[in-house]
Amino acid sequence: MELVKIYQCLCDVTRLRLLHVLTQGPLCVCDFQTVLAEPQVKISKHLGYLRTRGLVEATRRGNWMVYALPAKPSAELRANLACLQDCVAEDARFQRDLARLRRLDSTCAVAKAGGVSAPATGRKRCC
Amino acid sequence: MELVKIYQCLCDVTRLRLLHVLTQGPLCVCDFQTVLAEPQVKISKHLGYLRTRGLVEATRRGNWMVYALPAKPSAELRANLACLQDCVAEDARFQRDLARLRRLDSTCAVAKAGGVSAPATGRKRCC
DNA sequence: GATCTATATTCTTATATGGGAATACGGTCG
DNA sequence: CGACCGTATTCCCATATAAGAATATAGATC
Repeated sequence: MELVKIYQCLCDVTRLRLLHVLTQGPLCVCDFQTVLAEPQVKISKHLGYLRTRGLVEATRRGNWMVYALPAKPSAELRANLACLQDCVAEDARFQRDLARLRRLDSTCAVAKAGGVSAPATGRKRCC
Repeated sequence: MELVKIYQCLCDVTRLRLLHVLTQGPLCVCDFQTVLAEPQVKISKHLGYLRTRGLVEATRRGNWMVYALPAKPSAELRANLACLQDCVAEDARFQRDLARLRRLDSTCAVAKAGGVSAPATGRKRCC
């Protein structure tokens, strides 16, 4: 039963946060680390979990692995992702993730515009 | 996080079926046994699981324990139950459960009307 | 009070899970 | 080719889970 598999994926906070962030667009592991503020192993493992179950897709882009929601999500997945978004609309933790994502995106945009070569931390971005 | 708890409850087929049937109205354990065609222990344990997590409520009625969805479900629960109903609308297994439930209800109605005292099987109902 | 009925609980076993530390792997760049 | 970076995997531990058999409990009925 496809649906149960979806719920199994949804029943961990980290995975919920991953999927929630992914509704905003594809992202690589290192950016997830920043956005969720969780260690690499944790992120990577949960993405792997989601991937083997078909809830996310991954493509390599040089050193980076970019994860995204499936190109053609099943009706069940679509319904549940929509439901999830609804449910966390007012949840502080999930909104904090989105805030950090936006911050990431904006520094990325600046970098793209040639404004600065790299953020103060010296961390390389994979924009 | 309330939401995760809900998903944890939803990630087992038996519990999904229980909740799905409950959207049609309260039911006692023995009727669940008939409707789901699953052993008593299984039904009872999963209902217990749901109960301790607040997804269902129980009231004793003589020998019978009648389970029902919460009188005031949280917004998250309501959203997810609606989503669930949507998702299983065309699923054979879940619809079979509903069919058996209706059959139960009708024999119950007959019994109430004084038509027959008990079904052919001799099984007592808790209508 | 003895018995029956519906339901819950305990015990056991097998399996899945989440997390972290350390390590392996695939690509890139000098 | 060798160092480096981002990511995945392995190993280990603690904990949760599902299922069934057997047993206990609460309430009804005679």
